[in-house]
Amino acid sequence: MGTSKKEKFEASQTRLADFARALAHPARIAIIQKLAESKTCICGEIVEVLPLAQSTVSQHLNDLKEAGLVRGEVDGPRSCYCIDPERFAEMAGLMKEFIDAIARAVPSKKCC
Amino acid sequence: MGTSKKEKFEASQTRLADFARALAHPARIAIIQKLAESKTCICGEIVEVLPLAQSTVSQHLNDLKEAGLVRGEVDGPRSCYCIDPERFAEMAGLMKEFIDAIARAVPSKKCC
DNA sequence: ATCTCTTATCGTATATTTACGATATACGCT
DNA sequence: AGCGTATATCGTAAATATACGATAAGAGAT
Repeated sequence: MGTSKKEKFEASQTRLADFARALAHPARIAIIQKLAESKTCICGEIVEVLPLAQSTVSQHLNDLKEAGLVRGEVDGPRSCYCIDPERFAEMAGLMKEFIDAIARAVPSKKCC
Repeated sequence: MGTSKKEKFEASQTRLADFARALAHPARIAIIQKLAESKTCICGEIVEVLPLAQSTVSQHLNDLKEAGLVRGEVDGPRSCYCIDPERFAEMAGLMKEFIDAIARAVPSKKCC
């Protein structure tokens, strides 16, 4: 049916998957990097550095906002986006926890 | 349109995004965890622990295989899947590098 | 050779994602 | 008030993802 059955999984799995989903496009990776690297809170320069139309970038920004990784103050002619430190830290924690747990378990067994 | 313009981005961004894509579904998270936790190389038990049809699980396994995170030896009646340690380590490295770089840059500025 | 069990693949339906152009909105300036 | 600039939203098109049932394929057992 194509209807994602995310409800049927553990909350932590769904949460991590949602964060991973937010990172699952190079444009969104690039946006986060750009937001982090710029000393001042960035506004409209994101569109210029990406090979995408303005409306598409706006959509990616919205995806990141919905995932919680980015906050945006729409302030008339110049919006102000920045990374949400708490949410990003939450994502980072979940991701590292997941990665480390797998890495800890895996090397013991070389099967195939 | 709708054609993803991934070619226009930096290779490292695309690579990380592709790995993130592989983790962007709770079923695939669950599969990786199950593969790591099982002492012996797992075969058909994955389908049983997931709330999905067998064909759907097979598809998710294939997604993970295409991302490189999982290797599979199809061995007649009982296939054998396991995590590819090198590729997983590569993913882990890229992801942590990305996360740490952002985390290092962000806390200095509280804007919005 | 046939049967059984496991897994892959095919066909299909629906939802979501990605992308763009066009338009709307909202504020700052003159 | 009207203009210009920046951003969001709408409408739309095409590609991809998600999911299932049905069927095929492959190896071991009888």
